[in-house]
Amino acid sequence: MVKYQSRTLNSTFAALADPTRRAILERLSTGDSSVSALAEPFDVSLPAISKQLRVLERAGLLVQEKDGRVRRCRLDAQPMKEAVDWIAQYRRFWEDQLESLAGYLEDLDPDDDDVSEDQKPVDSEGRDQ
Amino acid sequence: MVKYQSRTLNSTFAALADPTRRAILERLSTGDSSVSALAEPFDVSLPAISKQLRVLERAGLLVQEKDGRVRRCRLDAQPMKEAVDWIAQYRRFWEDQLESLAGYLEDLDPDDDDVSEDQKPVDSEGRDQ
DNA sequence: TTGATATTTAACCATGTAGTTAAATATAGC
DNA sequence: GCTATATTTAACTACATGGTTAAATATCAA
Repeated sequence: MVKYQSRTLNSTFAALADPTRRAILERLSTGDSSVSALAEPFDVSLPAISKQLRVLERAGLLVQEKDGRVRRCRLDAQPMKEAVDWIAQYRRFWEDQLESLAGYLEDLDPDDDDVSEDQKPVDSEGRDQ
Repeated sequence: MVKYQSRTLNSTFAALADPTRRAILERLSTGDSSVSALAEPFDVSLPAISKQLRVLERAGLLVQEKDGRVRRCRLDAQPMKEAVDWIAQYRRFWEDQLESLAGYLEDLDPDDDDVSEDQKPVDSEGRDQ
């Protein structure tokens, strides 16, 4: 019987699993924003966005500061660190796949692998919600 | 109206949001396994595990090969690459927090602080776990 | 005070998820 | 063919999620 770990990994990954929430985070990465400004690009009601923000807040990815009647939303990327660290333990597996391809092509020299694509940003893909 | 991106990010993050599924992946990182061997450490029924495996499979994180009546489960970490690359674009934000602490301690010079860390490769921590 | 603006809460609905037990399917081995 | 083993499918329950509209709350501004 396995005992479970991080509650924060659960909520972080769950928060990131929704494209609306990811878009909100991307928006916040360009600067703080009010709730209604955040909601504006989306074709859903304000309460729907309000709920999404609560999910992000519970995950610790978003902080709201009250400023008059406006709530200023700020990104907090800290929980992403734990998430990326968890995933990183699998890095060798996807790199191994590259290596086995590279190794096949260059007769398997395990020290000379090429990981340059790791710097390539990935978020340029298209739409298929 | 924002149009959404990667379906695979959705399913990858959703798959990783569950601790049972993360434990299954960790187990698979030590080697391939049958379904029943995967299920053994958990206090749930086999059909429950079967469903979790299907979620992992739909996310592309797991591949099943039929081998007689046994199904051999293998990790495929490839989708994690896209996930980690997505998160990595926020790396500077959690690093900035460390820096702002450092900056506070060294009298907060806003022009002289960061940039060098932006070149730091994303995969500096995981390499050879 | 009155009204407009920003945002949340409440009540509701549809769908998805995670579990259950029981039955079905496929295969191995006699 | 018969039986045990490995695994999935079916049918069901309970709860979470993401959306809606309508109403409530808080604050600004006249």
